[in-house]
This record gives sequence, structure tokens and C-alpha cells, in this order.
Amino acid sequence: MAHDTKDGAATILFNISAVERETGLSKDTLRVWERRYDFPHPVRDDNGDRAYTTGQIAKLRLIKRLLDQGHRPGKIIGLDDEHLERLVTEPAGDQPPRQDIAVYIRLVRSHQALELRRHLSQAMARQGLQKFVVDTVAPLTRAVGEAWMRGEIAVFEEHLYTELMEGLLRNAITALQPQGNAPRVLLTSLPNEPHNLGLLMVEAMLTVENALCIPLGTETPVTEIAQAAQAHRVDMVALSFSSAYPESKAIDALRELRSLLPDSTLLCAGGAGIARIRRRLDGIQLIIELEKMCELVRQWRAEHSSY
Amino acid sequence: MAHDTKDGAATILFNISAVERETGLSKDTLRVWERRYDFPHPVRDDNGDRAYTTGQIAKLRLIKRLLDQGHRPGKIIGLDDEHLERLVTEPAGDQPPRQDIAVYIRLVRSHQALELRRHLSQAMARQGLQKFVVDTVAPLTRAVGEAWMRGEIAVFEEHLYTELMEGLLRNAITALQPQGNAPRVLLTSLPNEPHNLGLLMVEAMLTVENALCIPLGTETPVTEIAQAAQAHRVDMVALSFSSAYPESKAIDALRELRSLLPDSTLLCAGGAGIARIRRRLDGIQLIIELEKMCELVRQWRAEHSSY
DNA sequence: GTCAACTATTTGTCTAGGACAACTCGGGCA
DNA sequence: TGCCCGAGTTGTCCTAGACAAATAGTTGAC
Repeated sequence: MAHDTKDGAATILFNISAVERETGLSKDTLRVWERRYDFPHPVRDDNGDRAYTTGQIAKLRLIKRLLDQGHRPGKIIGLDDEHLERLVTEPAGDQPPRQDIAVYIRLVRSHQALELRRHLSQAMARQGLQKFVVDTVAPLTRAVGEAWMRGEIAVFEEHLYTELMEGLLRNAITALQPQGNAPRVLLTSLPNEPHNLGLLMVEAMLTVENALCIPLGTETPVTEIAQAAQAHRVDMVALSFSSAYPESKAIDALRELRSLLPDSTLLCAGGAGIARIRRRLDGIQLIIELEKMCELVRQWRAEHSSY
Repeated sequence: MAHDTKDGAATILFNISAVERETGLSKDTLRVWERRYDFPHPVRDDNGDRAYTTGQIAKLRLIKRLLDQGHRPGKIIGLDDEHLERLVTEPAGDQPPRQDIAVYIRLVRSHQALELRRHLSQAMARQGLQKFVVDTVAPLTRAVGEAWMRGEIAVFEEHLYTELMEGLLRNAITALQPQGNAPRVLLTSLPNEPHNLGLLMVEAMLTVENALCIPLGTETPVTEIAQAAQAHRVDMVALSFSSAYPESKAIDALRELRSLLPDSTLLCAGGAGIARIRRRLDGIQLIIELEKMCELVRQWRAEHSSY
């Protein structure tokens, strides 16, 4: 077991805030699960505060993934690790592990930063930027995230990967200079969503499509997004959500933002946190595939061609 | 009043989750402020849930800024908008504003992203990377931060500035390929320190000095930093602290990290959060001036030259 | 068998008020 | 000045109850 904690000595414990951050489950949810399902059942520290183990966090993450897949808390909390593992791996095994991804992962784990960079640069040159983003960056980033969840990749290794990939994408983006009849696209994420890679992927895709991107980085409050959209007179606003982002909060915020934007402004939301949403949301484009964004840009251009 | 809501019709109201997202103040904090200071005092919706107005959110943001400047909640919550505004503008004006900086600031405020980028690029080419970082990026970033504190620059404008500058620096860094007798330097920040610009400035300075930087991005836990230092066999570890980082926590973390690193590894800490520390810390280099890092690299090289 | 409508159960998030550790500030002392 | 201690402040945790929204299950009509 990767996260074995039989070391007897001072096992690291996490307070409820840390668990909220790590799992994306709110403090309220954690407490009410404990009350109802008796899991997680953390020990208490000297102050009577909950103290969670890494094992509990790992199981919570597993449960979160199953919830995202449509399972219900009452049915799966309480199952032991083996059952959960079986559930989670069952519908995942549709993809045979890709050879090139495995190579990259190996480089990440062996700290060969320069080598990794070289390989990825070559892949980018070979595939072209858009194909590189869709076929390499996206699946690789997912694979790194999953390996990290399984404890196969350390935090610092994942950090270095992210940093390296950001540099690579930013570099490629700067080299392009959009012009012409381009829609103006605002790119950002909501507070508590610090992941920038997804946004950079979109920016890369769109810049190739000759759109004019205005990247605000991550964690912009809804009201600020609305102001920025007005100030920059953008045609589209695109938000990114990682899988840890709570679905209900994403929906609330999107509705809020939709009401603050002019009707003529297109509002798009994408990322793993969006992919699982079933419902239709009025006036909001849910982006499942990266290519969809490009399509929207082309569509916009067709509708706004002045010829 | 800036955010007058005399439109009579359905004023948009925000629930407590939305306010948490927009202001960064936790639900607990919002409730306890209401109990203790009677502000914010939201109306209640049909379910008895708190419903905040945009005016209240604006005031909360203002208060948040003042807290970041070192004011205390009990002293300032309860003051009316005018008093708050006066507080926020007060403690400026010690420096005569530099002409070029003022020009950049004006571009930030008028959302001329492309123009700003062009100006900065030119400055970089004119000054050279190191001088650009020390004489332009550092003071400009400080000026943007201060203008934001005073409310002269909106959050989204500051975001765009940061994003643009990151792109610029990253681009310049990638263009350089260090080699030779280079010290290996690990660059990162501690959890709760999300600012990356300072790290990029250091990386730019050091890469020009021909050091081999290993950037981990921001928010790496202490133990992970120690592991990374070992895995990458680094000669130096450099951490960045912004002014908002609590001094005592910085010192604790630095001491802990020092104890986890081999004695032969140099540990450096810099940034506005470090500049105010008076005390000497054994085995830890406090970096006040960016140039100091370059000096340390040269020193290292002198000590490790194999000739 | 399929679909719609209705009811039951599940589930997340809100509420209130209490407690307390960690932090800040000011005064007193070396 | 520098350091320590006590008083006051402040954010985050706690318990336990309530309820709206979402989902599952049941019934009945076609």
C-alpha cells in the first residue's frame, strides 16, 4: 500500500480545513457525513478538533471521484477500500495506457526536467500546437494528476511538471500574434480554482484559431470578471473548473455571472469540473471537448463576418 | 456612494457562499462579524438565509484591503465608507512617482494590454534582462500592488498585469540556456504564498548568471521542498515571501526547512515579507536586494571552481 | 412496456451560539 | 533598545437542528 502509516511514530494529521482543500468536500459535508455515515471518523487532537489521516483523505478522494461518476454517498461510503477500488476502476479501463504518456510520466518521476522538456518540445513541433494540446498535454496532465492521487508521484514532482508545461505553453502562445476579424475572449477561473494549465491549453488552442485572448490568470471574483468583460469589450468569457471544484458552487457562480454579463456575450465553462454536469444551463456553453471552443470561435466569426 | 442601488427593481442579492467567494472572507468570519460588530447586516430571504447586497460586498472588499494593510477589524468595521476611503489612501506618498512607472500604470488602468506589453518588451530590450527586472519589474509590481490597495486599480486589472508580466519573464527565461559550472537552485514558495512574480524575477536574474534553476512554482510544503532538494541535488534553495506573509510563520518554516536540508545546501529567503525581519537566522540568507542572489551565485562558483 | 405524476428518501448547506487557541498590543522591566 | 507577560481581539472550530433541492421509488394511465 502506498500510503501505509504503520510507522508508529508521529503520523501526520490534517485538520478539517486542510481536508476541505485537499478533497474539495466542504467542512459542513465532512461533518454531516461523520454524523450520518460514521465516515470519515477522525480522531480528535488536544483541542477536540478533528484530525484526519492521509488514509482517510485518500479514501475521501476515491469517494469524490465515484460521486463525480454518478454514485450516491449513502451507497458507497461505508464500502471498504477494495470495493471502492473495484467500482472506480471498472468503467475506467476503456483506455489502454498510452506508450508516450508512460514515457513522460517516467521522466517526471526520475526528475529529468531537461530531458522531459526536450521530449515535449519535440512532440509539440511534431504534432503542431493544437494537436499537442489535445493529444499530449491534456491526457498527460490527467495522468500526472491520477498518479499523484495514487501516491506514485510526489507533490514536488507534480509541481515541476506543471511549471515546465506552463513555460512551454506560454512560450508557444507568445510566438503567435493574432489579428484580423478576431473574437475577443476573456480567460480566467473563479476563486478557489488555482489551476492555470487548463486555461493555458484553451489559450493555446484559441490563439491558433486567431482569437484575441485576454488571460486574467486564476481566481477572479465573479463581479470582477463582469467588469473586465465590459472594460475589454469581449465577445466571449471562458472559465475553467478542475475536478475538485464543487459542482453546485460552479453552477451558482455561472448563473450569477450570466446575469451580470450582457446577453450578447457568450459564456463558456470547461474542465473536468464541468464535464460531469448533466443539466442544461440557459445561456451557458458547457465545454466537454477542447475542440468545442475552437468551433465556437469559428461560429462567432461566421456570424460576425462583415463581408 | 459608489455602488448606489437605487434602481428600486429587483436588486441582485448574494447568499453567504457567494460572498465568501467574492470577498475571500469565510462564512464563519462573516457570521461572527455580524454577531460582534453588526456588520455586515444582511437581510434574510424566504428561507431565513442571509442575503447580501453588492454595496455590502464592496465595503467588505474595502475592509479586506485595509486588513491586509495591517488594520484591525474591530477598529475599522463600523466606520462609514468615507472614513474607510480616507484610511486606504492615507499612507502613500513617501516616494516621488517615477515617470516611466506612471506611464505603465496608466496603461494598466486603461486596459491597453497590447500597448503595455509592447512598452515593457522595449524596456527589456533596452535595459537588458537583469536591469529590467531590478529597475522596472520590481518597482512596477510594487506600484501596482499599492495602487490596488488604494483602490485605484481593480482586481482584474492587477490580474491582467500579473499575467502579462509572467508571460514576458517566462519568455525571456526560456530563451536562455544555462550551462557550465552552474549551481543548481531550487525556487519556490511556501503554502499560502501564491505569488509567482517574485520567483520569476529571481529565476530571470539567476539564469542570466548562468545558474541552473529548478522552479517548483508556488506553495510547496516544507517536507516536499526538502525532498525536491535531495532529488535534484541542488546547491541552493530560494524561497519568496510577499508582504502579506506573517513574519513568525516565515521564520518557523525557514528554521524547519533548514533542519531538513543538508548543511552544504544554501538556504535563501527573499521578498517583501523578508525585508522587514530584523533578526539574524542561523544558516539562512535573508535577501533584501535582488542583486544579492546573483552575488551568492558568483560566490558559490568561486568556492566550487575546479581549476 | 412506457411515460408522467406523486411521494419518500437522501443529501448538502444553512442556521445559532458557544468555546478556545493564536495572535496583537501595550506596559513594565532588564 | 530588546524581551516578556497579561489583557484584549479575532478567526476557526465545535454541536445539533432544520430544510430546500435533488434523486429514487411507486403508482396509475395509456
